[in-house]
Amino acid sequence: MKSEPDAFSIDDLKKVKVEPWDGIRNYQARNFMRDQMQIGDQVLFYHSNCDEVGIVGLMKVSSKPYPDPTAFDKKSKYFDPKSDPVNPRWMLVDVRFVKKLKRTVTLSELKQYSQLDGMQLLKKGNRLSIMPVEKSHWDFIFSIV
DNA sequence: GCCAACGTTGGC
DNA sequence: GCCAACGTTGGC
Repeated sequence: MKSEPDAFSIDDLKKVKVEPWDGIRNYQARNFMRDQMQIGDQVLFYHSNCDEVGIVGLMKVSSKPYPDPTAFDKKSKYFDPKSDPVNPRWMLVDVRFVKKLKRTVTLSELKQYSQLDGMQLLKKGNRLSIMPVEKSHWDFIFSIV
């Protein structure tokens, strides 16, 4: 799961411990939260759009999917008048801090490993902020960190 | 700040 | 249903 550290970083998550992953307004990303994630699933935290782009931490899914409250909040920048509380358009999960990695595994480093060929994060033009990680890729990342 | 890639919107 | 226009993402 990606976040811009200026908006919400791994250090912010460490402080608050649990965070609703709100503001996702992309259907594919929503579908992963709504249809795939289970409580306890482990998640990589990725910093995007910053000086040191890459994987910075580990967290866990800590809630079932539920409607994103910011979609109903007129004062929120994520307000979506098309999301109806009776039939909510946007769903999210809570995530819980597990740990910060000893070092950032940068995007440029990730691109150098043939073991990670085909990883969705590394595909050209990838703009998804939430995506699945294959077990082999996951295991490799933790073998080098 | 630039720009490629992608998603969404809306006219037809 | 097509597609141009537009907005956003995100690396560099």
